[in-house]
Amino acid sequence: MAGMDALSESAEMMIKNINELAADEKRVRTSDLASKTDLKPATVTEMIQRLGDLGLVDYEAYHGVHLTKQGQHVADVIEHRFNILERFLTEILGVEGNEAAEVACRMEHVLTRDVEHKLTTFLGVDPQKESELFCHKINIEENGAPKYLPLSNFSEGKTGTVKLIFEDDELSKILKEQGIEPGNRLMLKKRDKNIYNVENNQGNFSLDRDTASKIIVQNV
Amino acid sequence: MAGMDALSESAEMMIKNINELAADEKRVRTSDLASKTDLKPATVTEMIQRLGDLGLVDYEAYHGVHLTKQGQHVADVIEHRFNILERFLTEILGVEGNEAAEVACRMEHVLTRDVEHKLTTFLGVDPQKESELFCHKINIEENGAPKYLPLSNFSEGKTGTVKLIFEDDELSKILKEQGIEPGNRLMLKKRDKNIYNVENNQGNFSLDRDTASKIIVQNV
DNA sequence: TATATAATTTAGGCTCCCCTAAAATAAAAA
DNA sequence: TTTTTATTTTAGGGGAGCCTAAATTATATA
Repeated sequence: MAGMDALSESAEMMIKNINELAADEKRVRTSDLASKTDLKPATVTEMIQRLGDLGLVDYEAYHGVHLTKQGQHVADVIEHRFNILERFLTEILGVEGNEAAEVACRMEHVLTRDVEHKLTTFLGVDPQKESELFCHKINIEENGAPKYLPLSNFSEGKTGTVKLIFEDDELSKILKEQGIEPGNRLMLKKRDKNIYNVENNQGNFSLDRDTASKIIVQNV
Repeated sequence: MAGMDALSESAEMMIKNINELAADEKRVRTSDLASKTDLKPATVTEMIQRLGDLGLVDYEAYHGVHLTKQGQHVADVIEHRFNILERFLTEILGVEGNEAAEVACRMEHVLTRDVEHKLTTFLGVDPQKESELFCHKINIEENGAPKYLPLSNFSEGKTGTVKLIFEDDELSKILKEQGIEPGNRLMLKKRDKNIYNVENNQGNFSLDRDTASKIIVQNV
């Protein structure tokens, strides 16, 4: 096929933005793209002309653009990649929403089909599936996206409800005395390399990463 | 700080390659960089001059380069990001080595410190830690990196030993009849969207992704 | 040491992606 | 409908990264 070279990040971002602005049937205007992308109108014109030459966009001078079937397909792929990357970053790694979106937005352009598919499988096509894998023996009712993280993956300020504490009856007892037990809420107040400072209704408590990784918390 | 702008992917790749060629104390030569990076020597010269201006590299015309302390730090960060990304892609997602390396090599340039740290935590700083989380109730002895994947994440041709089959006694019985049970080896022969074709010493057997995701296999 | 060969750099050219300023067009107001 | 205003495009410029060809410098050989 002609024009089957990989698109640049800039080109893909433009397509993504065209798609996001194309709510209704209307053609997307240069100025709207300019403000959304933080580019100058002249730059947008240049870019959409290039995309027009590639057949990804239907461009008519002074009358904006809309995605061709081919362009729409690119947009769909990018959107899907963004979504799974964002889910992975927030739900599995516990990255804050804003940063997750930014990083996902940079990573979406370098995924291969294969990695995209495998990550999708990993996250579960319908979000129930794979979380069974994670939470299987943790008898939790799953209703939506998996949101169960080890406390060690929490970022500062995040709040959640303890769902399960792994193993180690001795540890469970100690934590229980601090009010850290399934059903109770807590907030990760501060984390350094190896020290996690947790706050709950009984006050503050510090634990190491090792211990934090054994406490499964449902965030929010 | 001056020059604190993000480096381009090209610049970071050059630093990475300089580091990889700097086995001994010797300065790295332009031609070696050219063949390693698949760039023309003139292009390498241009790039290392730019890096020199940024203070990342000590460049002397006609006598190659070596990394400054600052440049070495960049190289170390990139190397670490590459390693954790590669581990994530192969060990968790089950991406083939070659493709994993390629994708990791593209992704390493867009990670933030925070995501890097969280991913490191997720994979386990020493590889035992976090895999406890995954495999906790799956009483498997962990000795090195986590290598337990749902069969649904296997790629074609991959071989492994069944470690556990989730839940569903009915399913376990059916699979057992096909020789798919903990301790037995199998190979994922073919996978389509939803059909997984598995080969073991009793012949071939097909199952759907749903089922495959419930079979935990230790690869290799 | 002088010369031939190999490595490196410089010079100049190209594309992509960004810009500003000026010209062209479309839309709104008079 | 004509004029004013807003939008869009064209024209031209700059840096990053790539290239080839020519000049330069270092190295190996005679």
